[in-house]
Amino acid sequence: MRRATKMRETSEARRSELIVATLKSLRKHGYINSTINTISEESGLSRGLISHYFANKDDLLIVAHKYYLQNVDDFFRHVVWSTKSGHFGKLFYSVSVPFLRDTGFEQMLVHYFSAAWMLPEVLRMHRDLWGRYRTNIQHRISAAARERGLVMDTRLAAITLTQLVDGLWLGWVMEESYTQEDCRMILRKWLCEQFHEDPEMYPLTPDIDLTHFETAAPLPHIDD
Amino acid sequence: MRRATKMRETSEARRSELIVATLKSLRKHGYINSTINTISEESGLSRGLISHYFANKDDLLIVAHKYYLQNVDDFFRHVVWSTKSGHFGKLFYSVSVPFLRDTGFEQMLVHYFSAAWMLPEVLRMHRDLWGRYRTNIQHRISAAARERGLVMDTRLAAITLTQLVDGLWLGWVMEESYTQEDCRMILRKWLCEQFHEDPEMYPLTPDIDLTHFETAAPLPHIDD
Amino acid sequence: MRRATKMRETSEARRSELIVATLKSLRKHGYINSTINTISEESGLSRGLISHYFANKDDLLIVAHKYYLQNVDDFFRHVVWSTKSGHFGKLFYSVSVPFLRDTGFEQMLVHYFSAAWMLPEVLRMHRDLWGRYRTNIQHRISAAARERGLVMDTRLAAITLTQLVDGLWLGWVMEESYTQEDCRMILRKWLCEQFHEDPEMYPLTPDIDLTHFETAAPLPHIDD
Amino acid sequence: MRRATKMRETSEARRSELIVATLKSLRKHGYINSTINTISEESGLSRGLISHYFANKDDLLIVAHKYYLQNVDDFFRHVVWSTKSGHFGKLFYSVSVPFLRDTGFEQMLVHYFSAAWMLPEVLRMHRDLWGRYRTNIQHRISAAARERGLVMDTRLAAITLTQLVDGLWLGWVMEESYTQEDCRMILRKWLCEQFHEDPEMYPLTPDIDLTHFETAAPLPHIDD
DNA sequence: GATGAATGAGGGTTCATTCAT
DNA sequence: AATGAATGAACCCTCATTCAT
Repeated sequence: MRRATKMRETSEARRSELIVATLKSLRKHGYINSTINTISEESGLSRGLISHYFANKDDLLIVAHKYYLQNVDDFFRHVVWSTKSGHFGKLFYSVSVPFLRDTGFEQMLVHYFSAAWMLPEVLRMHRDLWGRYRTNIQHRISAAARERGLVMDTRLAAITLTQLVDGLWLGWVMEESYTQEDCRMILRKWLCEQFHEDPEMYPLTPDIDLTHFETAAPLPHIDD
Repeated sequence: MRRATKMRETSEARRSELIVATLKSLRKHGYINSTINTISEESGLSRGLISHYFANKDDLLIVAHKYYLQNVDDFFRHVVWSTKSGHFGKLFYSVSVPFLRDTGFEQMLVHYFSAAWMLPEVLRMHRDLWGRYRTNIQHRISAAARERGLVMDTRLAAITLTQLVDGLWLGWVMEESYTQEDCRMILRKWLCEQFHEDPEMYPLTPDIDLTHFETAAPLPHIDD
Repeated sequence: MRRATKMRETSEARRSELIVATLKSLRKHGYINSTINTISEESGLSRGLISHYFANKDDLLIVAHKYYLQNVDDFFRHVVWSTKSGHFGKLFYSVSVPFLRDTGFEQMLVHYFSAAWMLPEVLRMHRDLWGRYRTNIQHRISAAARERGLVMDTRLAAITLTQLVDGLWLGWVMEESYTQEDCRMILRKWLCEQFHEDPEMYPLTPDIDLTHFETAAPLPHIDD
Repeated sequence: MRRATKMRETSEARRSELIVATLKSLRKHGYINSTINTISEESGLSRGLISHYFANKDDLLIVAHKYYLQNVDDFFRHVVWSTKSGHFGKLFYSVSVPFLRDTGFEQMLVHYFSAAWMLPEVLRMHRDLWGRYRTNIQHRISAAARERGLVMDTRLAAITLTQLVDGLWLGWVMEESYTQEDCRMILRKWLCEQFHEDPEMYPLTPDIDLTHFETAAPLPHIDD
């Protein structure tokens, strides 16, 4: 039994190694240029092993995407939970999440947007996560509005906010013509206008540890 | 000479056919699954002919993207020029452009966002056009603000507006959980808030012909 | 009738242009890299025209080879006929022929040696011309030997001489490590040894015009 | 380790199979008509495997040529080392080498002469080996001349001898109008004349085993 | 007679996948 | 569990040839 457990751990470790290698390869070579070869080279494991752990390449890509989204989600939770502030502050920091770190894997998401139309599972995952995020944001908007006795179309407000985040993120990745700080400033401005808050009260960077957080899907450190 | 002219016209027609077929193929099969085969099938022409008109597949993809962006740009000009209204109205309708028609090719752009990282020319074109758009929008924002004696950070405002557009567009394409009208309403709301205008004064749909406009890059009608 | 004649001349001129362009292309791009395209570019005529004058590419290559061999043969005759000397002198200069000019097309022959095994007609032509040369040389050897009252195996002598020529030519083309003058010196030495002649009596270069001679297959001047 | 060694041996065996199949294909179809298809058919292995063992087709062709030249070189060494005779005898048999066996691959060399102008590495190998051969021959000529107190231009003599060999070989391959024995007789005659030796003293065929010799590059037996 | 648009077979190469070891 | 040799389909591209103009 000890051995079986050990084996399972090893197996899981192997799976993770392959998943992380996949993300690295996607990041380095792009989507179409990521092959079984580049992935196995990145992992230091053999090509054949991939078939051992994953049904096929698509499966691996899907699982890798799930892994990446898991990390994003865990970071989101971490930021929201760690932040000591009221509804409004939590709302602000929760939408700032994409602009509070630079993992080096941001660009990769664009490839998955494209791949989503070839891999239905990826599209499903995307819509699921994005939908949950928007619902979550909409609830926070409702709470902050109720707190202030404000009336607003929370559905449209949530769409506005989440898509402003998405648009800022997309432009930041694609154009590299403005900074993450610009993004946070823009988001704070919009939120403060909506909720009649004073921007000065909310520092652009939350006072929490942004580098360490609990996640079952750690991303490798990239230094190039 | 008549003949030469005729021949050249024919040639141009063939080029266009191949370009449009490429866009159709990209739309239907996505980037990675669009091959010389799918394109030639879509066009009804032979595989070899593609090499006759384009240096290689990448060249064709780049030219096709240029063609598509040309159409988008021409539609943008059409909307802005046709609209009879002041600075503010023109600003509103110019950012509403992506939500004033549904060509069926919107999803294709996502594939090009991904392809941009493999084809530097595509990235260059993207950044060039997006940059020019944002500059254009920033000028309009300045003009509208000046008109009203308002002071604002036009750079951040332009980023906010263009990226709100991009984000709304991205979510609309990827999630299909809200409408183009939602998008226009959101944009109108943000603009009216910034410029203290009354939304009721600006109908969501401009009173112009949205289906016919001059362009050297017409898109085919899609019905599936 | 005048017109018909004119037309025919024009046709023949076109054929020649294409043939010469073929030789130029073979020289410049080598055998495998010479395509209908490179040939038509070299000739300044259209691709389609080649099919008008030649059955197919192989036909053109064969005719071009015939053309080249014709030129070589005509130069051979020119040298032999122009030289004012006895049997021995004529023999010497006739075998020196390959080393009395540098047309720039020598290397091309190597490609035809290879092509001969794919194009039976080329092999036939090669064997025919080489056979006639050797017979011719053998006759001259016989005559020179008879003149001097020498007895020798003229068959083996002819093989020796013609193949020494071929070998010198091949090495000169392939290795570029010795000169045409070396070749003529070697041939003179061998001949003088066989016929007890004094090399000093026979200058390495015959006193004739080596650049102008009658031929139906003129080669273009190469200057690169 | 046993397995690794076994695997490596297997790999090397596959490489050799592909190389030999390449030589066979070149022999049968010539240079231009030898394709990945003909080679894989000749080997009985799949097309894809070639890319597994060789960088590309050119690489395979170059390696195959190297292999063939290795065999030729090893046979040369074998003949020279096995022959029990003085400087002169060794010289005679060393130049007779091309006419002491018929592997069935002679014609193939003509294709490589042509290919050399497309594949610089092949030209380099050719010039290297031919250069070394001539130097070797020149040394033997010097030694034999010194032995007899003869004075001669050893450079020209070496060129004469090696190119007589090449020319005889070329004519033998291309024309098939004389025999290998003719060639050996011609070479013996020339050598004996130069060194005042009696041909009768040197049998045309050396008294050694011509079919078995050590080589890392064995050629297959051809029977068609 | 002359053109070059159009074809499609076949070229080399890549790559996900299988499978014997 | 792990390897990498082996496969073959599909990729992009080249090219000789055909044919409408």
